[in-house]
Amino acid sequence: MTGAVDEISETLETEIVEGILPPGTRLEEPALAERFGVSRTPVREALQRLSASGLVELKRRRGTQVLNPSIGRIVEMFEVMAELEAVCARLCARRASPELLATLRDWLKRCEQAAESGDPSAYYDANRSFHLAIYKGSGNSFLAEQAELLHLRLTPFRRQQLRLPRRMRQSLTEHSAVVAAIEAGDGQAAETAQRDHILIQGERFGDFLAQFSARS
Amino acid sequence: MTGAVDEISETLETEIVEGILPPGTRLEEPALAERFGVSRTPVREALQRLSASGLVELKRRRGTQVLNPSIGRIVEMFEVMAELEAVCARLCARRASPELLATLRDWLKRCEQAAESGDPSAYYDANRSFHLAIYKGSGNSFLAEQAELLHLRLTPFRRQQLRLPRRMRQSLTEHSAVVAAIEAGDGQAAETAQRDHILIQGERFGDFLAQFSARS
DNA sequence: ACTTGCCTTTGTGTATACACAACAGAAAAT
DNA sequence: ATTTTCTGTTGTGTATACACAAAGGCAAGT
Repeated sequence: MTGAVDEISETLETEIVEGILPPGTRLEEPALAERFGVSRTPVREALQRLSASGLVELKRRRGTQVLNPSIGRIVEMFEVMAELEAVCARLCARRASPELLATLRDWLKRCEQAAESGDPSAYYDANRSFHLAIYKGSGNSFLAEQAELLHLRLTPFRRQQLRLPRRMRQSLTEHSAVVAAIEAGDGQAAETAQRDHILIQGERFGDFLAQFSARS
Repeated sequence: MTGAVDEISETLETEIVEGILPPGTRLEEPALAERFGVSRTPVREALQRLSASGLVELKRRRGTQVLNPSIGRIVEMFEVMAELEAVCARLCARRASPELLATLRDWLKRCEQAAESGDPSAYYDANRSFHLAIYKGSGNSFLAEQAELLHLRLTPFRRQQLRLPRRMRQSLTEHSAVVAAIEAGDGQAAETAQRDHILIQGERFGDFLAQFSARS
């Protein structure tokens, strides 16, 4: 057997990130134990691990629930994401190896194709790969891991907004600017372009949520 | 009772950070359970939590040990720390509220005092407070938390180097430059000064470890 | 003397059982 | 009728017990 904890935590992670378990959902150990056909022990460890990734919140004696950050908190997280991505982009520009450039251009093209066919899901995937490539392209694996982790944590709050086709095209334009700056080896430009690209997402998120009443 | 897990994880965290449990130390559950007078269950949860903070490493079926990153990995971590601190400094400069400036100047003075009396331990504490003030001063609490966490993770690898009094004085000079830039509201200068300040630590660490043979 | 296979021991992974805190609902008192 | 307290229920925190994998040592065979 390959470890029940791994399976449980990965399954829950996916469901949280995909919105199947929305923010604020209570995660009760007995229920999860029965669902996965195991005892509470591995469930508890899986929840601890998710708490580590920042996806759930463990309150003392009050159970576990899917993290439900305030709007302000989410905006803060997007700001940090923007800075991390900006650093990655700057480091990418410093290296700008032919392989890296080829990879970026490839994902950029896939983004274009998805945008043209108006497929938000395909665009979402290509967009994600594009960003991951920039993380890895920084040449700093620790930085890449941190960026990837925060990207994951923000996924539940970002998925919605790419539905709008207008946003898809604008995002594409921004990507092009980033790649152009990296190609030119202009670290400053790449940094600024990437930071703005992410910050816009944060603002969009604020606009998006402003439509709804505050959630508990 | 205030939760055994909290006490165990905090105690172990302190001991790891202070070097009482050096990198690579094996942490065996039965031994820890006996030491803290509890069963293995809370010990396991404490280890999970430490793994979350990135202080220990959990290998499947092969136990837990204090994280023992390669030199290259540590340098990468210092690079990310440098970038996070640089962002904090830039945001500090953007705000530059009188209270913040007063706080920074206060800690700077305490650093000076510690340096003059040649007390590395006092300098270490004042230095830490100075940096924490910059994190908080960014106005982004999520950023501050992330920076604090990484600061903690790097502590086991940083404590040694401030013993050298020459490094203490140089560090002080760098702090002054950062504060001056923040006072002037010059975000770019603050960012650069703080980044260099941390990067030097990373380089120093490389030099430091180069003296020894490679650790397992 | 060296290698190989078995066995013991050690330590982790999971299940089960019990203790206790927190919440909810009902009953009693004002 | 409202408030308060008591109690039952639910769910978390910890302990104990068992299952199993992995590492190390010992013995036997070459």
